[in-house]
Amino acid sequence: MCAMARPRKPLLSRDRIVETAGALVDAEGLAALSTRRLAAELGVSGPSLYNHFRTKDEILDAVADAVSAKIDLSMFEEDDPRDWRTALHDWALSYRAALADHPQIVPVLAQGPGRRPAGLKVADAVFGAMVRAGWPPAQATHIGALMRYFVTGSALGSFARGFVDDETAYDPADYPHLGQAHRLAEHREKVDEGAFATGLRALLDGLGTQYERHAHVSGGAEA
Amino acid sequence: MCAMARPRKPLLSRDRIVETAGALVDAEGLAALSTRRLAAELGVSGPSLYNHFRTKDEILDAVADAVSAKIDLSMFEEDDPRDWRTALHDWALSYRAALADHPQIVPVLAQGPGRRPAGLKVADAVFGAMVRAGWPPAQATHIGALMRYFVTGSALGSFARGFVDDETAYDPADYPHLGQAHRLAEHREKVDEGAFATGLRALLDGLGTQYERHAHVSGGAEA
DNA sequence: ACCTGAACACCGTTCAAGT
DNA sequence: ACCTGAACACCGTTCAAGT
Repeated sequence: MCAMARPRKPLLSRDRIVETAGALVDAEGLAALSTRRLAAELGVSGPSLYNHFRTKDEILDAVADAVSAKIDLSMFEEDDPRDWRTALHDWALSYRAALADHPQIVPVLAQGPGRRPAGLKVADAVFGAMVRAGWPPAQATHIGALMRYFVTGSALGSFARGFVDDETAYDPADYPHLGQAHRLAEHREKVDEGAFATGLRALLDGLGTQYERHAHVSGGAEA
Repeated sequence: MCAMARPRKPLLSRDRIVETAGALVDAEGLAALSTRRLAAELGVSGPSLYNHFRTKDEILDAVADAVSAKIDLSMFEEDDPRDWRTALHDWALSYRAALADHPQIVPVLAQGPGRRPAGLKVADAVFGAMVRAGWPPAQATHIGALMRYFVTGSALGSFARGFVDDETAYDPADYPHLGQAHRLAEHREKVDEGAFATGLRALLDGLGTQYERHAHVSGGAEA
């Protein structure tokens, strides 16, 4: 009696799957996420997942999108007092922080927004705010994309890689200049932070220069 | 008779494995590269590969490094006449072109140079040239890293994703501003190119501003 | 509608065995 | 040294069957 098949209340939901999958990826990495392992974690059998997602990749996309959803976008709201430069700056920091909280999913997230709703919502918010600030639409699109390139590239190229700390594997003689610079590899985190800060500042300064040149000619309404 | 076991000449070599693996990834994508499939392509059995590489990941690293090796570094040579700004610009284009030629391996390459020799050689060349141009060593390190962030992030976020061209899957009503911008998704390639060009220019302009401020105070010898 | 076990066609890697 | 087949412990996904 009491055969287990379909309970009155569903055991699974998309939200519960995404949450558990995210926790598993955070704790043990992308490679640890198999449909069977995830199902076990959820107390069901492997194929059950396919009642809620069509493929494992869709689950991963949903996990990535949940991270995107945590990015602060308040600086792009119409009544926010921050100017476009400050908005981009603050957004970049929040963006990076969201990725830093979930470094293992970054490779999925960095593949572009694709059809992920939260990813698209981010792009939409940046675009709207830049157009309002006086940027031509084409440039506004570019700005959203290039900022994403930099932030995700930085995340992927630094804290998202596995911890390979026995970096002594290479012979310093092969890299004449790097000896000095890469002793800093001990403080790799500092290098990452510094490169990010320098790059972000350069990007914003450079965009500022471009803006002075021809963006404000259309005289967009600003706060 | 004629039992097949060990021929007088090895059937495999690291180079042949990397070459075949690269061709397979280029043609069918990362997911198509299994040790068994690769071995079949090479006319050997799966486990044979383990005589030449310790893991499948090491093979992928080698494939990625072969792409890094194609990046032009001539602009960073001591006797090259290009100034640091032009050098960075030309390098970024060559870097991006190398990735565009092998978009499928970009996710591996974007995880940072790790212990890949060609990747480290690139970092070394940039660092050396920037220091010679008058940048303080810490800043020179940052520049190499941040340029890599941007170029790999751009590659990964645009042409490296699978071709998902039925992007009509989302409802434009959910993204108030994006409707206009994303009709350009038909010309996605144009957006990618534009975002890259705008970002690269902003980066170089911004670094120029920083350079004027305090880099040249040390009065480095320039061509 | 939602879950099950069984099954299919795969994986990466190890290892004793061969030459 | 370099390759083999067999084996281990897995995969993602499909599907008929159960309620």
